[in-house]
Amino acid sequence: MQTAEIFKAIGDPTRQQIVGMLRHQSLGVGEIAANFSISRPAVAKHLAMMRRCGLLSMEVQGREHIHHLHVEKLQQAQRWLDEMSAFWDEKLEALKQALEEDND
Amino acid sequence: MQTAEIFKAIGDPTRQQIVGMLRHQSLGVGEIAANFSISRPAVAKHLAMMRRCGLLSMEVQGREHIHHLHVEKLQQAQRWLDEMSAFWDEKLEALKQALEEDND
DNA sequence: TTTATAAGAAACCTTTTAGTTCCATGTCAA
DNA sequence: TTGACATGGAACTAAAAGGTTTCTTATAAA
Repeated sequence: MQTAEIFKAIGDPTRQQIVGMLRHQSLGVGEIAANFSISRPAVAKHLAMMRRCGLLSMEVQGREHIHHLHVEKLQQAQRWLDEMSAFWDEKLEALKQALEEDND
Repeated sequence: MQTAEIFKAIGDPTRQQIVGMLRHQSLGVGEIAANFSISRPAVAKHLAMMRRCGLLSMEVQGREHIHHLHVEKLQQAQRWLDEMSAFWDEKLEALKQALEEDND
């Protein structure tokens, strides 16, 4: 599965916060790091791993390295979750149907 | 965020497979471990951590320890992803609207 | 009541992760 | 062209993760 690395990427509170920050605006490394108590290099490492799995991409703009969130990757993760719970949705749907028919 | 541990749990290929296996039937530790090349205690450790975050629950049935998947937890994870991509869905919707109006 | 099965638990090892500090490099601005 | 800023990179450390093997315990079945 390819989704494992994406889940791993968002399976850490710091990185979850980074996703939250980049969801509206793209930001430079320093701007992102400013929101955390850990050092800038530590944040840079998180960004690097998030780039490696395609969740983020980087654009060099002068001396700033702007990071963009790739929502498609989040949607890819969502599809995996959909598959895994699909069976249960069917079950629940069937249950609902059965109950409705009972009421007839 | 509470979802981080859930994402972490499904952020590993072995554990993803376990979720896939338990989605239809609940199984004992040995039955689960039989599908992997790693040792049974290794699988048991994965199960333990998946239980810790509420993704799995255990039911002792004689000498077997049956594991059940908790789909609610997957749905909780889905809601986080929904939130994080909601902004973009709005953007895309707006774009779609704009394009449609262009065609008028 | 002995034997086989299902599993937990402990002890241990190796690799990865998450963090640090310090230094080098490229770019903007005075 | 000198200084300040924004980063990357290397070297190091501590803790967590993911495995292993061996031993113990509870249950089922012969």
